[in-house]
Amino acid sequence: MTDTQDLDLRKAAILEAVVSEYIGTAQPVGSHHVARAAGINVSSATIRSEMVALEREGYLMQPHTSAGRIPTDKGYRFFVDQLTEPGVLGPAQRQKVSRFFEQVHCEMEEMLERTSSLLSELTSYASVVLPPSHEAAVARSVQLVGLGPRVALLVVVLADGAVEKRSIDLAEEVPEEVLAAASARLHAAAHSRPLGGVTVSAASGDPLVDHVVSLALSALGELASEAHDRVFVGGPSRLAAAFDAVETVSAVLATLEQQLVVVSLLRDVLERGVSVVIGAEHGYQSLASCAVVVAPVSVEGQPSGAVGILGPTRMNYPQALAAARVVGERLGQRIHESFDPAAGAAPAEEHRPRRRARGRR
Amino acid sequence: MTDTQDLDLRKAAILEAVVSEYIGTAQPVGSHHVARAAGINVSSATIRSEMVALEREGYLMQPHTSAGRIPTDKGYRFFVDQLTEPGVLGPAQRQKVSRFFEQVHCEMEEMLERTSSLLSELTSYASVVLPPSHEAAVARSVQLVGLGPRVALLVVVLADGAVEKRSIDLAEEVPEEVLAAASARLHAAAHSRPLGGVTVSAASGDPLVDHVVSLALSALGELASEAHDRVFVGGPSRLAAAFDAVETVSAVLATLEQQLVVVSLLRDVLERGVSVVIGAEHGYQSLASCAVVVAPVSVEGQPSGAVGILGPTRMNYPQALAAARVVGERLGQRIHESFDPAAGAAPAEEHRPRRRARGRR
DNA sequence: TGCTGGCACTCGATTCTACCGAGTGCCAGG
DNA sequence: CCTGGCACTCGGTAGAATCGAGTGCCAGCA
Repeated sequence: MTDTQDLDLRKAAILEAVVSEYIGTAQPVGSHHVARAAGINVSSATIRSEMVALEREGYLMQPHTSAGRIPTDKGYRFFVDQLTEPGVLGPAQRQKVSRFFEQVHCEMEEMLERTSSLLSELTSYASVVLPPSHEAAVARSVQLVGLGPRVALLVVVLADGAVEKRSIDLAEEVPEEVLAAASARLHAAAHSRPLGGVTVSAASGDPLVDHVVSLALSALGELASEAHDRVFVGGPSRLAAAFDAVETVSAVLATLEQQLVVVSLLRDVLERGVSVVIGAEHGYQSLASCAVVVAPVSVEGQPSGAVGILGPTRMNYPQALAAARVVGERLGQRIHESFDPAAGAAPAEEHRPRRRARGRR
Repeated sequence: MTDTQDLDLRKAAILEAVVSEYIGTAQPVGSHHVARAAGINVSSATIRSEMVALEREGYLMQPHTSAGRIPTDKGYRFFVDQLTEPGVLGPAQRQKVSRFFEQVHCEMEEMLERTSSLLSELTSYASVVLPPSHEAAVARSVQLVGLGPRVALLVVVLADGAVEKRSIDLAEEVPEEVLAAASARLHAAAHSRPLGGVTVSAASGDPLVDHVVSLALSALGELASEAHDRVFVGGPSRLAAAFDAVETVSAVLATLEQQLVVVSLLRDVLERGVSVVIGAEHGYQSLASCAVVVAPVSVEGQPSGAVGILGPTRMNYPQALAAARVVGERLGQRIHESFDPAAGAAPAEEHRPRRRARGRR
């Protein structure tokens, strides 16, 4: 198999021209257009023969004879990996991001929700935000609150500010004092422990308290094990604009509704250390006409969440990459700050592209 | 203005036929089709002349000369108000609803989220669920949890099981004990009070405690006043299927993204005691091609939230009305039960404390 | 050898025409 | 007052003609 790395300089230039033009116009690109593009000084005839080669090698394809070429997924892949730097945001967008992160002052959930809106505004594509996982997060507080005669709510505050809750059927009436006692025992046992590893050592005097505690403990266990598969989707309406086939829109939206799919896609991508997934590179049929650009959200160096941009395969990759990285980074900082406002005093250092997108299928 | 009430019996029958047919086929309906419809025993010529009248009176319109008629908003309105009963769900759907509400066992938010999915599955339209307002809800618990050196989280548990939170910048370092003291004072002051009316009477000995308390109180006030304008949208992908113009889809989705608009629309509709809004009857331009079917969610007789179905104006009103009502009612019951499981001793249902693991995937 | 201009050819898109048929409005007769 | 009949309208479809952007190939030139 011909290796991507060594395409002719000229072939690469031609491929780049085709991809750029196609991203802009969504029309198949002919040899004449390429010839006119900057940095290419050969005639259209030469370009045609090169294009034949590029097509043979799988970078381009023709919708039909006597039409121009459009990039294949492989073509986009080469473009992203070899031909393009992450790019920078325009000053207006950069300002928008800064303004956003200065102004935003709210709880995690809402912040993530609004971050996803920001991303989709910046890029005009749909966006997804994967919340920081609090797998390893320790509990700051555990509390039982009575809601009704036989119902209590277990409220857990984690160190990252997230609040998890779960209602518990008590099966019999439990007086306030018992609830309070159980709550105190739980809190003592769970404080500063990771959710999974909470045990309560000694039995108290009261068997009812013990019963409640054990109910709460199992609920706690469930909370810990349950992958918190929420994902925030921003700007789904942009999808309708990005695709023109209404059934494509429908299919993609339907996939987005299944949070699970999106979450595992993002996790997968992150794990492989990749930042762009194009077309069918992931296994999901329904997203075959999409590309996803992902950037990690790191809190104090620990990668813990992700932001992603979801658009058509002919999306503006440099811009999307830039937006995802900047927003991901700023979001990480912002989350960090929210525990220690002083940390936010340090000016955000200028972001420079450290690494090119890597990873192929 | 001709009053809606008194359309000819025959005119009404014709209108009904046109609306039904159009809802089914999305094609303009001609006089022949109407003549063939059940319950109409006049010739197409007669129907034509009646249709002319109906058109003059604003119930029907022609997309162009020599095409059939399609209903206007006014036509739909008459159909909904005079010609149709809410209808009943099919046995399969009814069972789906029952199964859902038996199985669902989770926190408010997730339940609402999943209810909206249920609704959109039942109807194949998009759905919205307006959470029960907890304007008047009293606090069951108020707590301050330290998150970082200068940051605390105010966690409020309301009587309806909702958990509200807000982080507080303390501006200086506050030791755990102070936080605990403040937390205790707040809890005592706020317990069983509506969020708005919390005051702390006497000053404690410690000025730092007082400071923290006052910070927390103002945060509490903000929480109370802030209209909690969240709305759960289900099945946006169904919209893409319901409309065929991609820009309509885009516009409607964009409107749905602005939670605010949807919330005030629903509130408005509820307030007017209406259950169906058709086309431009509400003021929102971007939803002019939609109809909304709304049903209240009452908890113990108190109307406190709403469910809605959002589809094209040519939606299946009887089915949508039935679905909205049933789901709204069951949701209200379910919410009520979640405070007092005994209340849910549904007829012919053995009640066992059941604890279903919500294992996903 | 490799690039170029030229040329014949392909084929989707556009335009034009004809035509079909569903649907209308109108009217005379039962 | 209803009905069948009739002339008319006009969107949608089908086929033919045309256009033009684009291709592959090739001979000739640096």
